[in-house]
Amino acid sequence: MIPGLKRELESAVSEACRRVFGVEAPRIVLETPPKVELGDLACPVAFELAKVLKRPPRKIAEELALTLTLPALVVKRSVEGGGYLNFFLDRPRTLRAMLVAGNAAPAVPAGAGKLIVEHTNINPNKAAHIGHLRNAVLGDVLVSTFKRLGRPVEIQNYLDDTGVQVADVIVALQNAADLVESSRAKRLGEEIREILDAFPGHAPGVAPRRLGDLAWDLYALAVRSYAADPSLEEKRRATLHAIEGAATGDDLDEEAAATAALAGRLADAVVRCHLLTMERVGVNYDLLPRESDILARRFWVKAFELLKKAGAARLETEGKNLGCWVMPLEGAPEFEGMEDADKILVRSNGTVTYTGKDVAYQLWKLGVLGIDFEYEEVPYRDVDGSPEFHASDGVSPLYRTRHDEVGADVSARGRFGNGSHVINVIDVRQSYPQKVVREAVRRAGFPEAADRSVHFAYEMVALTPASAEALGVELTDEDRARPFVEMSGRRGLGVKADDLLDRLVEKANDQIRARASEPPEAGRAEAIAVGALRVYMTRFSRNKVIAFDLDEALAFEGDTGPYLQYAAVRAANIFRKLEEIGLKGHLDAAEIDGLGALPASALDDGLWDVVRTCSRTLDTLEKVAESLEVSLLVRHALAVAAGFHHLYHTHPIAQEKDETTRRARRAALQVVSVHLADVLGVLGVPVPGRM
RNA sequence: GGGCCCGUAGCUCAGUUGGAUAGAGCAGCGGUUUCCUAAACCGCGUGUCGCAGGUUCGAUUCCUGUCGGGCCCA
Repeated sequence: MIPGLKRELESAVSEACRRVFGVEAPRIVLETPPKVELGDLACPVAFELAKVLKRPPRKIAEELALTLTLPALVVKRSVEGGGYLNFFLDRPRTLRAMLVAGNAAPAVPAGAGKLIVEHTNINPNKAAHIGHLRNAVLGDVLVSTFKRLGRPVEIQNYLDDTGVQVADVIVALQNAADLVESSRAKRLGEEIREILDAFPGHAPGVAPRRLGDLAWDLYALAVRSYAADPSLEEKRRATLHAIEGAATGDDLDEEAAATAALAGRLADAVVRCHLLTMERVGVNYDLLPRESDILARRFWVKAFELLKKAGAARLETEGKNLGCWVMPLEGAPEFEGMEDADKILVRSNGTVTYTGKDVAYQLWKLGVLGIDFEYEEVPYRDVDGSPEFHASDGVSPLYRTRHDEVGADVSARGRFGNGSHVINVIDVRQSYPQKVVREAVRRAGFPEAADRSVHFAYEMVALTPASAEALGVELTDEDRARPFVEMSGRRGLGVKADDLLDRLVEKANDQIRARASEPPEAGRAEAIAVGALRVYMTRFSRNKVIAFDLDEALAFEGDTGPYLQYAAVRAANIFRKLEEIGLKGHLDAAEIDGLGALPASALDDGLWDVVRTCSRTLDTLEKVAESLEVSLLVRHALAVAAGFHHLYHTHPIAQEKDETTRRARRAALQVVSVHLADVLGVLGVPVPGRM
């Protein structure tokens, strides 16, 4: 609503409560009535008061309505339903106020620190699938919501470049002959090596994403092979040892060093694939922190010191965890009911668990670890040598962490981390480890830091048994009876992000061809595809499992991205057409200023309904920031678009003869355009020039 | 065994934090284009809000239990 109006109304209502009934008003809620005819704002305060005053809510509302001192913008009050106190705004002046306000960011509370949002975090050993897309798009929309609200945000995409999954592909590359389907494994391996040999340049004639696809298949082969040949497990251990040793600067023999180098190149090259995929859908980052650098910079050593000093880590001298450093969790209420709540931080062989590294990283993000990374610009280059990726502002270089100052960009020191708040976008299956990390931060002596971090948990993207089988995966009868099956990189079971995007682009092109004679401008089909995808990924509540359905994902009608885009395109077309036929299009400042003089009758209910919907944009953004429920924004966008499409058919402008009516409609249209563009911008739904 | 999530129309989902006649999209049927692009619009809906209790003037919403499905920890 209009900035300030809400507060004015709230204080007017509570003042009346005190004056009329001598009671302190309960919290004043203002909602939007279900229909325009019922007004612009509704206050259910009388229902609350009915409890205290022991009188019928409707009577209370009527008394309040009579004596209320109203803000200037409110022209009428009424009592509706069982006791709603409703307010009607001065339409011309409200419209003017909304156009004057535009989409200015609200005032940010002074001293609001930097928010760090961590998302994407795909293991760099295979192509991204649609589950990763949900993570990235949710994270990205959260980021833009906060940015839209004026908060400084830093986006981090954490790379587990020293993990088991990378090691698995390396084992497969180096032992292709020992894998199941060894001839296929060899072919995959050879092609992967060719691509890696060209990296950090580009293998000529090879599509950039080819590596992700090959690694996807090889990884699945590797996983299957462990079961068939247990000796491979030993090779995996050796590989991991080599990778970690290289990161921590151990003396390695030639073979181990070569293995680690290969792993590094694989991870680097696959990360590039992921960045390209994410760039396709408009997702970007500011920093890529690497696990190898957490090891190299001895983050864990520091975190471990803090934990030991605070008495939060204990060396087990007996039992099954003999020789391990654990964090005992029995006492914590959150971990009640667990038989063995102790979390291993350091294994008896001296290696740090994933949790341990995560704790160190989390402490760093929260600014309490006490040491920092070095940084460098990400080295990925286009064929012409220009940087392939930028930071989220679109111009700054994208950075990644570095283990030492040799070759590091010293000007970047201290620029990253140290967030006043941290949001980790990780699916709900990681709730337990996330809880452990948070608890570790608390116990390391930083309870207030722990309170500044939240786990943004969302449900997974799964496949319907039918769609899994359509991908050629063999399912058990048990799987077939399930409502959905989990995607699994290990099983090679999943829909790759780029494949889905290709299908969307293909379909968009078909649709474009079906309705236009001239060939579309470059990027039009891609824009539509991205719009469809982003809306599909965000329109469900985050705690809902998405059972992926290809037809649903490919839908362009109804509650979809193209529906939103079409509204924006049509709105732009109207202004263009108006100017073409010599009429005024957009309102200039003077015309906006004069809107207050418009007769109220020019803004009928049909027209006003849409404006009323638009008035909730800022509230919705704030609600998204508070609840971290991104789908609220999508639904708001759909409501604005639906309102617009309705208006389109009922309130023509170019054909309208009366200038005043036209002006009223143009003004309403302009409000809708501004809000639609605003919301689509935050959602990352691009608007093509035409549809 | 413990914890978390889901259950609303044939299907996929909303439901403004306990209130107005429980709403959208899809699918189906019918209609709208000499008009700012029909990716749109208009019309057509009797749903045990999983089930049973409880709190309340009022419960899809809160509490307890229970059934079914999913995830995580052990």
